[in-house]
Amino acid sequence: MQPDVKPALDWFENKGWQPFAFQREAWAAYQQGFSGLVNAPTGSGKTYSLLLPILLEGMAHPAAKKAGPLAIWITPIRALSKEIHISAMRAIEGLGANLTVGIRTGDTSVRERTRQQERPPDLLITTPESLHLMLAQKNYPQFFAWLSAVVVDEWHELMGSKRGVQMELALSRLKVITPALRVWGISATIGNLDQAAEVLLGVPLPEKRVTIRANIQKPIAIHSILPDEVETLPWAGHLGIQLLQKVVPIIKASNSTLIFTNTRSFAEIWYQKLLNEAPELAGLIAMHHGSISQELRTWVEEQLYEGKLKAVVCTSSLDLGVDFRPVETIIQVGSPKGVARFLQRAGRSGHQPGAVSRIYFLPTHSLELTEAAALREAIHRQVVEERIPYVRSFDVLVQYLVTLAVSEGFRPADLLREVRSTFSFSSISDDEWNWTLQFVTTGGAALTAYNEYRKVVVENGVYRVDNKRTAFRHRLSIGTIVGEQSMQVKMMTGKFLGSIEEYFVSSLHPGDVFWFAGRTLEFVRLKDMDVLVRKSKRKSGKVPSWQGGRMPLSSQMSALIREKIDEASRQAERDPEMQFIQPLMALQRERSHLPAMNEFLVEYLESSEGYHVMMYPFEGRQVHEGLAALVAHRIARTHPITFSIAMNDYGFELLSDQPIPIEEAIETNVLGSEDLLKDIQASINSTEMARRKFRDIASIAGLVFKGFPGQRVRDRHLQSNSQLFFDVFHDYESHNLLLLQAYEEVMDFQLEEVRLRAALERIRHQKIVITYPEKPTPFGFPIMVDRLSRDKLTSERLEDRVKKMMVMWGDEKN
DNA sequence: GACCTGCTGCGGTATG
Repeated sequence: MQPDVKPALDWFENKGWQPFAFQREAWAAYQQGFSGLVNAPTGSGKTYSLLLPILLEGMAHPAAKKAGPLAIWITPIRALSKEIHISAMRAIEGLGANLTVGIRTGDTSVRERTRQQERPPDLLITTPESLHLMLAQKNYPQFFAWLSAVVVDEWHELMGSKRGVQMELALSRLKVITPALRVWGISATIGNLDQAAEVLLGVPLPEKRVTIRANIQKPIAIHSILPDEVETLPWAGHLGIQLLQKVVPIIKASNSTLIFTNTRSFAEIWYQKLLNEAPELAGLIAMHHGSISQELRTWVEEQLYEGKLKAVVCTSSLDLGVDFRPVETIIQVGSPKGVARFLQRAGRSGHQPGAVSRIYFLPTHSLELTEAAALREAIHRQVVEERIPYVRSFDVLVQYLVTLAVSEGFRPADLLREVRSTFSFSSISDDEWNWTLQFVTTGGAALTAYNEYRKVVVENGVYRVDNKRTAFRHRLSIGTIVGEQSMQVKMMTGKFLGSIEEYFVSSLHPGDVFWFAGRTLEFVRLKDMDVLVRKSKRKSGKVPSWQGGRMPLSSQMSALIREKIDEASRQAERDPEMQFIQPLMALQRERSHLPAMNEFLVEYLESSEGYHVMMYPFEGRQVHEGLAALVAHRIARTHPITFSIAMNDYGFELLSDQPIPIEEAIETNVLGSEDLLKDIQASINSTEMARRKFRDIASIAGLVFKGFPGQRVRDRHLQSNSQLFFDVFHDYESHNLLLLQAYEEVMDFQLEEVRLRAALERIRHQKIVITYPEKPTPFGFPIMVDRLSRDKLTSERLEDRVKKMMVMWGDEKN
């Protein structure tokens, strides 16, 4: 019997809503037993597209005495689970259904958890990690036996990380417990939407599957904040504070503004500078980022929601989750480096259907305006980045095997079939599977002698953890997110403000003042792992820096930037941003050259610093890191010469104290893609890079124990422990899959081999243009400055160095 | 006194 959709329609009607076509489509597909993916933007009613059919079915098939949830809703962040809960309760009330909803995340109290065990909610909202914790509990098959659907919300967010792999594994298990299980995903628009569906639904794909596209276009208006004169914008820079005066009126003219910065330290600085510039905004603006305590963040979110704040300076921490009452204005400080991120942030404004999202782009240096133009183009052409799914992440698999061994145990032959049904491990060989089993039972060839790594034992063919201590420790370390080293910042009264990193703390002396969480704080002393502080009245202070991710320039952006430069080379600029920087482009043309699409620019110049080769692939700094090392290595192979290397998102520099035979090098094909892998391996210290990647892998695979909550193992110990494992495997078990994985992650994610290869292939078809500028060019200057700022050997201030450099080149301005 | 690189996300107190 098909459940009736009418109650849902009635409820929508009562609310004055007209269901979207995609919602009706999803309702129908769900009721016909399909699995699939719904592609819809936030604020389009995507939640109800699956929530309603789930609830309707729950009403139509009341289970007399249910022993488990009927459906599970997965959210990547806890804050989102509360919103889903509210939506579900609203729908249940509207439908007059006799159904229950529960949340199970790290925030859920022990009492509530026990209650959920005894009387499971019909709809359970949880995270991938909590789902695995449930798989680590005895009797989980009975608990999940009633399940008819799993919905993975924001699947695009999960898929690009190891959390996605974790999700795939959990689904493969649940699909065997309840064979009729429907798996649904909800995803924002990404470049590889079809693949996203395949990864979610597994191997082989279910016959009844469908991808539903909402096709709701959201108009976006981009406005770049430009100074009155092009000279005001520096050639190099990151902070963008020169345009502070232009921001204040925007804030004042709008009811609510979000100011996105790319780093936590910039958020701190912008917040303080704004208050300085416009003291009347005190109490009306706030700050939000990932190192600020949850309590403070929640307070800011609530104040914003209630309309009590005019502006919040934030990082990606406000990208997702908290569904605000419409924010009127968005300001993006510096390039977001990717189209999807820009769209996500723009979408925070004009939330009502049909409303225009407005976003201001605030450049931090002149050339960055090409990125604004590229974003404009991307939105016009509807280009969005892909999310690359992780495959063959053996660290996650190892963790999963122990998870199952902790609860009910597993039989290898059965489990292998399930594991192979995931996209991630569809290619796992028998040998690899056997190695993984060996690893969890004996610790593998290198660790056999240590009892600690014999986590799993085999009883009558069933793999189990029989040691309570091992089981407990394992449950404490489920998950794939490996945090950074940090210390807690507390007021003398004990109030917790947030966390900063150990190495920043080591630069502080008692009495030093620093900016944090929007306050000016004086460092008093250390107490255990806490940094004790008090309020300071001083106007200035140091600013903490954190070692976070590096936001690579997406390849979609790269390609569009090259197009924009090409337009400039033909003097065919169309975007306001490109028109604004015409003088800069003219100077680039005058001193060197503006490369067209079919050209590759190489600059060679001499200075008192030495001999510089500059190349501009516009592929992002990660790819440039590999390319620079490659070119340096190939030149040095024929000429004994050493280089110092610098790069940014646009190009890289090789600097030497002796002349560089660049023409000869180009002729001998230093930019060729032959022997790429071999040359890359020889040119970079891949062992060192892999060693760093291995830290996370060791942690996820459960080799290193991060400590008990509240008494974490110090990061230095974690680091050295994982290094130890790396070395041991390196020396005694070179085929260790976790070790090999570290090298693969370096090639795939750090050096982006695929992109690097594509870049070389492109360059092969381009005409190489070598110029010999007498002075640094607009393209080259920022790279040189970057090298200077990273030069830790000098105590000279960067600004002085830059000034000196300009004088050196006989340039008053730049 | 004046300087700015480096995002986000989860998990819990059943041990030693």
